[in-house]
Amino acid sequence: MESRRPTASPTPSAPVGASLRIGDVARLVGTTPRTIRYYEEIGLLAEAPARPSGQHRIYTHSEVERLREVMRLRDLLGVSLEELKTLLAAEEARAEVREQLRREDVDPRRRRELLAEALGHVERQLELVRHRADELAKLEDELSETRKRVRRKIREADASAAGEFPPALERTGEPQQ
Amino acid sequence: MESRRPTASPTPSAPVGASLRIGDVARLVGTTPRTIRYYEEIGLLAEAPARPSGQHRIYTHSEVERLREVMRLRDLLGVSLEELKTLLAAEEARAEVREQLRREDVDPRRRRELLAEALGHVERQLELVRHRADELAKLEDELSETRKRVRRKIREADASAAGEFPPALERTGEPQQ
DNA sequence: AGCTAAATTGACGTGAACGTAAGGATCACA
DNA sequence: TGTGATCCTTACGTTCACGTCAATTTAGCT
Repeated sequence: MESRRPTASPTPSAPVGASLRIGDVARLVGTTPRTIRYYEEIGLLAEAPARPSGQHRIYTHSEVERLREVMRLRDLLGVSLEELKTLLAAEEARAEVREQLRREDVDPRRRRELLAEALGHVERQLELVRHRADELAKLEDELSETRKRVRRKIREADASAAGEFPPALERTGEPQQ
Repeated sequence: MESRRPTASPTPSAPVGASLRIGDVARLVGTTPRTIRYYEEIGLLAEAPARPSGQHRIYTHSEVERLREVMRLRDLLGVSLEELKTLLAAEEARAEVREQLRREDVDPRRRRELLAEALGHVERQLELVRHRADELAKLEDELSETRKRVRRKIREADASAAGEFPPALERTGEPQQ
């Protein structure tokens, strides 16, 4: 009914768990193949490397994670995909830095440059996130306040009602979790 | 250059500060007349009452506040204007409740109903806001962590550089705010 | 080799949230 | 009473972020 796939290990020597196709990835992260292709199209996701155009795209788990992060930021930051792309330059820079760190043969000045650049990106992103987080926190407080007031009024209404006639079917004093 | 408007008080008996036109409102809240008309069109904003269609829209400061709130929620909640409309039913309900409170001749059971309804709306909104606030807080923490790590690496890089040759033009130990 | 599910590119379609242009009416002031 | 700025409605245009359809190919099984 729904089989016919490299069930577990096609060749046990392959990098464990590789061989995800676009449909699998879409299901994993909760989106559609079209969206993934679109993100690749506009440069939000790197195109699968060394794929003889026309062949199926193959994804690794780290690419799935990247996509997850992209979607998370998309949902939380409320910026356009274009802005998001520039924001994500941070991650790319940091990835490059990590790359450079592994091979230790890098010019220290160049390395510092990369690090400083990465720091700038992270800070811009942080600023944006902080601002939104603050605003949301304010809103949350206001709503809590409102809720408190409404609840109090309900209690008052119930109390005065109980004074006029004894509590019948309407139970007084709700769950109060 | 930019005069020709009821500068301060057309008739000192009028409700203070009324007589805002759509362009004024737009400037005040930082949007365009088109957007305001659009919001009225889709029912996000009530249409100016008793306006002989074809006449200019007139706004009061409370309507400006309402618009501010709408835009704030639009920016913060990340929901469609349609969803936002239903969310704002809360405010309308609460407004109705306040209305009913002023005239005290309301059936207490009806009043309780209204209050309960308002509470429900506020709680749904609060839930939504809390969830987003939490997610954003997580993201903020992660970014702070990242920044810390990057900064440490920069310090390390600077230190090792200082060890190899004495600090020249590059100043060590940045502002550190 | 053959079958079928899923993938490929290309193109056009769509809903949301406005922008923009046209032609005319209104408003505050002189 | 005129005049220029602003506003009115109507309607078509636009951008973003995908959806959908079609005609082919590819991949995994048997």
